[in-house]
Amino acid sequence: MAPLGRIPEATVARLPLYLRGLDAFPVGVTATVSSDELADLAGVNAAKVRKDLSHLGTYGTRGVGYDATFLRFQISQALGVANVWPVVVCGMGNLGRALANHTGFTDRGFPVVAATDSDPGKIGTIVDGVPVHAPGELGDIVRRLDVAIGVISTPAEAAQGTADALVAAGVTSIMSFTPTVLSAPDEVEIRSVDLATELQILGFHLHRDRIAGDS
Amino acid sequence: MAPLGRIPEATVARLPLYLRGLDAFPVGVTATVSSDELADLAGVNAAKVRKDLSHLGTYGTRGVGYDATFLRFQISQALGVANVWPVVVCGMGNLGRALANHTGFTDRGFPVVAATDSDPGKIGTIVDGVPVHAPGELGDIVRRLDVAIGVISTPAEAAQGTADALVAAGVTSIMSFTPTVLSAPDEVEIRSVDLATELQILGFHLHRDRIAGDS
DNA sequence: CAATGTGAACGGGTTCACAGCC
DNA sequence: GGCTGTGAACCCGTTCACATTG
Repeated sequence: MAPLGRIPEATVARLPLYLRGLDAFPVGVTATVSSDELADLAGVNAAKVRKDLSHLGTYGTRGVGYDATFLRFQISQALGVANVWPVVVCGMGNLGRALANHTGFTDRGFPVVAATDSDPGKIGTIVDGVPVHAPGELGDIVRRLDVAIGVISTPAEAAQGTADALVAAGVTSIMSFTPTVLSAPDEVEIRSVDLATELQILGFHLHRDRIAGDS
Repeated sequence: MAPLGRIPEATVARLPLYLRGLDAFPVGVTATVSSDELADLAGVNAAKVRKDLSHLGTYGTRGVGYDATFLRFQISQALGVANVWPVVVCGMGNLGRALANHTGFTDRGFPVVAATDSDPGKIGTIVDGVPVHAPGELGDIVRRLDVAIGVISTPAEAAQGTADALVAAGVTSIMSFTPTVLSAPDEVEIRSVDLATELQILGFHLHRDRIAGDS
């Protein structure tokens, strides 16, 4: 009944989890998944699974469940998994190198096609199959290789400049690992992952528990 | 008026950002920050800043703002930043090594005191100052070094087993980078960062825009 | 006056619970 | 009987707007 309305953000963020969960079902074999099973597989609850899937369309069968293969197809479709989005990694320090090398990226349609670094010793080399260029070439690289996503793993000081260069080159999707606030036009989507902040949140709960434990 | 009630999760997640923003103010110098300024510095809006800070207490002065130094102290206090929580990194592949080496961790009170890896060639070595042990020694390490947080950067297949070992050793805070659902007792807090999922969310929006652009 | 602190309105997302359908 | 699909209730977080206070 609702083939494609607007899909809520919270749902979008979970669709990849469902897709991952469906990997438990071999391709080519007809199998049925219930919202309960899929919930376990994805680490959420069944009500959420049903609500989320209802935003894509009515693909289940009452009293039975969902056809695993068909469901995988529909979710892939909604997410646009068939597309390939080339990625450039900016900043080839420890983290950048790990990211450039991350098999999970290429496997899922996000090939790392180039990298940049300001270290003259790295420029011109090929690290794990990824050519490293000077930061100044970013614009060129983006246009030439049709880069869709920029990953920022530079030192904090260089982050905003890198973001500016990416935006100037036409990149509208950025994933940042620096502990800084990046400013960019509204049409640019920025996802920020700050590892130290994540640890601090864990630390807060440890702190709380320690205090609470003193009773 | 509200010295310490329960601090909402959403607020806790932003406190580290405020702390980061306050770094713009030199220590030892008396300065005033308004909710507006702090909002810019942290990348949120002013209303949120005021609501959030009101959960810690009434530390501002109407018509003036907040004393930067005092505010920093209070937020640090609430987050328990003074504590040091030793970290063990499980899985010293590319990502693990980058994490073990991440200066942002030690700097903020999360020293990486040990690592584990199943590769016999790595066991017994010291990588960037971090001693690498066999996975079987996890329990020992945790007890001996008083580890509070476990980081899981193993291959996906080993993730659940590693989580089990951490839990068995008494670790109650886990940060995982594997694309898997980890099960653990309720009292264990797990924060999961799946890089490929993050990219897929960016990919969804690119996909959407591409379709929308066809008008 | 300027900027905080906070009730009240608002909105998105989650959960409930059950009607509908196989 | 079993499981989906979904309105309604609920909860949490965000935003608004203004009374309050140095």
